[in-house]
Amino acid sequence: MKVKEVADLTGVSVRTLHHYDEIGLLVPDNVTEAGYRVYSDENLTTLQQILFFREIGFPLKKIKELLESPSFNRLEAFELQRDMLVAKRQQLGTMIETIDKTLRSERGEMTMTNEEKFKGFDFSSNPYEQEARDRWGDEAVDKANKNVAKFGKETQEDMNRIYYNLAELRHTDPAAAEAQAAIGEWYTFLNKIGDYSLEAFAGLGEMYVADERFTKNIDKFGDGLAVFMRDAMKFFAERN
Amino acid sequence: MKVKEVADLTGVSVRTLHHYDEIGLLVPDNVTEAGYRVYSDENLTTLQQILFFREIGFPLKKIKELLESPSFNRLEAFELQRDMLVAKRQQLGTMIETIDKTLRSERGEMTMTNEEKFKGFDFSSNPYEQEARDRWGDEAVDKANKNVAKFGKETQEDMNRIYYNLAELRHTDPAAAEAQAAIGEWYTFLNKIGDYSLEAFAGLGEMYVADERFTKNIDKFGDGLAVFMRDAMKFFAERN
DNA sequence: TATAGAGTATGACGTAACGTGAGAGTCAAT
DNA sequence: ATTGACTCTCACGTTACGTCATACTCTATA
Repeated sequence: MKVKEVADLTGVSVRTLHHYDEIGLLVPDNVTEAGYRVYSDENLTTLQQILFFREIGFPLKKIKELLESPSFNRLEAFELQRDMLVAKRQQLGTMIETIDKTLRSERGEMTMTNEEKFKGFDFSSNPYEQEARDRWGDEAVDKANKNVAKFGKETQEDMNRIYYNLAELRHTDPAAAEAQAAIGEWYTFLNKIGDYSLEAFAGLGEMYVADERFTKNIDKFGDGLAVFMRDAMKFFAERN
Repeated sequence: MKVKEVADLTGVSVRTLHHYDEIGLLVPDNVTEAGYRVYSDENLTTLQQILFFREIGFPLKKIKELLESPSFNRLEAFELQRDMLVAKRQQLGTMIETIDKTLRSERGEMTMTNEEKFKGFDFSSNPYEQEARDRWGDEAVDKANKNVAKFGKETQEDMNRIYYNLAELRHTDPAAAEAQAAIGEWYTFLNKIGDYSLEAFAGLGEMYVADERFTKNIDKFGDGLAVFMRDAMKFFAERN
């Protein structure tokens, strides 16, 4: 297929295809004598991958790295993409709810807090990108995040609930009974999918503070929550 | 609220807020003596609007025009945004299905056509943006598009079905019986929501060819479909 | 009350992902 | 042989911020 056919089929511009060729992201398998780009079916599948990742918000540079990475597995990638899309759809659902609330609010039927106004924008827009970065990028954070990525919608809600509970407790002593109970819940929860030893659990707590990507996300549930969790997790690990 | 609070609440960066101030998109209602930006609740609501439009893919320039437009109605805007989000969620659903198919295909359980590979990317990603542009921008195309925007998911499918049927007929004579029957369906369909007179209907047909945004989208269902439809619609209007 | 630490401000240059011509060659159909 | 639709390669323009650098402000604490 030549450029325009591909463009029409996929909805991207010809210029975009040129660009992808330039940066080596999608180099057509064949070129005619006249220098015309000719795309193979294989090229089209790659383009599909590229567009998926782009839709999620990946920079092209990262996409290129991904596709070139020897550990890149097409199937696995599709599965991850699926998870991401589901998550994004979930997020859109939240945004729609937010709008519905806004509409009722504008009609004077109710009032909204500022936090409510921004539900759906926040937080949820990027964790999966992070996840994938980690999965194929920084191997260090890989494992923990991989698990997080597997959360379904329901479990995600579980997680939020626990987070919120913890956020309420964040001013108490990490060693206090309620705090320890809550952290215990967290431990159980993570083990539903992650299978953490106590040391790994404590280590994860350390990471919450050491890695600002975690810190930032966690602290959105309440300032200082990451630190609080780390302490509580450490205490929990030592006592169990 | 000061910049960082807003940033933390909404998930945008401080720089972004600065930028929005610079270009006059979101100018904080108050400024302290020291020159610190202070955002009001009103500002936050505006920011919410901005982020919604941005999520849909509107350029900031257009967003600014929208917000400044005297005809801009907050409530109406939220309603449109809702429609767009629903559409986008729908689209994500399609993409997820596409992935599922791809996965089955990669496992060798089935094969996919190239068109199928790109379902969800194409076409559906932008018509609502167009719609909104038109709604507040080119008043000319306004009415027709507004109606299209109101299509729910089901009616959208109806529309596609009719389009496909028409696409199959596009080589026949526009005055042929089947063609006229199909166009009749189209007329009925549009009237379910749009209330078109015969002249308006014929005029709409003209627009399918005159306005390349329509032409392009329609012709995706089959080359020359727009022209065929225009002719058939004209014939239909004259005979009824 | 001095000082540190966190927050904020204004430039100003950098970057990503194309858009948008300009000028020229290519191809299929008439 | 010519026309019209495609294609190519520069090359500069644009959008929406990111990323320092440098300097001021504010608040909590020694």
